[in-house]
Amino acid sequence: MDPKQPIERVAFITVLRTAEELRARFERLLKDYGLTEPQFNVLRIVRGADKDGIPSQDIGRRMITRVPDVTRLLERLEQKGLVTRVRSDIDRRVVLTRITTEGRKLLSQIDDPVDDCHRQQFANMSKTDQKELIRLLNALAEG
Amino acid sequence: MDPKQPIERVAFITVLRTAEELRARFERLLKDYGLTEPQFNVLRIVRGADKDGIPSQDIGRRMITRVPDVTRLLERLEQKGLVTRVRSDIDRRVVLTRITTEGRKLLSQIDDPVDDCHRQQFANMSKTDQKELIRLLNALAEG
DNA sequence: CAGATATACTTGTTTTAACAAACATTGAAG
DNA sequence: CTTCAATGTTTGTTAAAACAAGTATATCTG
Repeated sequence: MDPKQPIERVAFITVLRTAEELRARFERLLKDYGLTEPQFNVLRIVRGADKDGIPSQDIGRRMITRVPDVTRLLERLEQKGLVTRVRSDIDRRVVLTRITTEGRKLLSQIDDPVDDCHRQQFANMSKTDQKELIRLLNALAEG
Repeated sequence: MDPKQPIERVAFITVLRTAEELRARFERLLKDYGLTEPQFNVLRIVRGADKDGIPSQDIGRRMITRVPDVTRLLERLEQKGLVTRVRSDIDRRVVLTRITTEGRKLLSQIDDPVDDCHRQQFANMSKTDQKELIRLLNALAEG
């Protein structure tokens, strides 16, 4: 890394590059199961929601992805038979998304490989350092 | 953050989420100058290259972006008049990209705002912590 | 309860990314 | 010198992101 650059820029680039590496490897894993990273995240969010389902906006808030794109993302997951969408009776503007049995089955297959992947990615970093890393990054987000 | 998740997954998500936040803000800045983040990076790489120009592949290697996409990325920069491309006489497979005067001018306008942006992004993190963060992330990359 | 405003989602359009395959040129082997 | 593999770039195709605008329902105000 260029030593003449201001430390803030080095930090910036380092965070982005690291994230990209982590993501790339993770996506290679997910690809074997026919999912992209955003799709996987949404599917996990939907699984974690209660039985009535979860509004699209709540999904969007927990995601990096923007709301207008959540619609089509869910559309694709629905086409794959991993989720179902129904319009809420209480508030007809809201669309509630639920995970299907097939969706659950797929996720349960992926859960372990995903954990393995992350363990491997952080294998040469102690738990203490991991906590420190998380602390630093969270502090950054609040600025 | 869900406390039941393994720490590796929390760390993973935190890195990705932070990177996304940093990138989003950065891209908003670049947008005022009509550039995307990858375009800006390529332009800086090209500026840093020697006068003969730099092969597309070398650019691809320094980027996150894959090589097949570098072609079209350079195409767009060329259309904007920020770079020129010529096929090398020494090895006619190679295309050498050079920055134009206009490209230099644009970059010189952006340099300061970019530094300001990064300084602001890391304003509430001490230099020590920034170094610590970089250290941790670099250690991670080597695993 | 009529009209304005806000909310939740959808649609349309334009870029850009991802992946596979093709093309052209070079260098090496026989 | 001819064939073959390797290298560097391009092209084609499909999927996904970005942004703006639109539709439907709810809520609030007078």
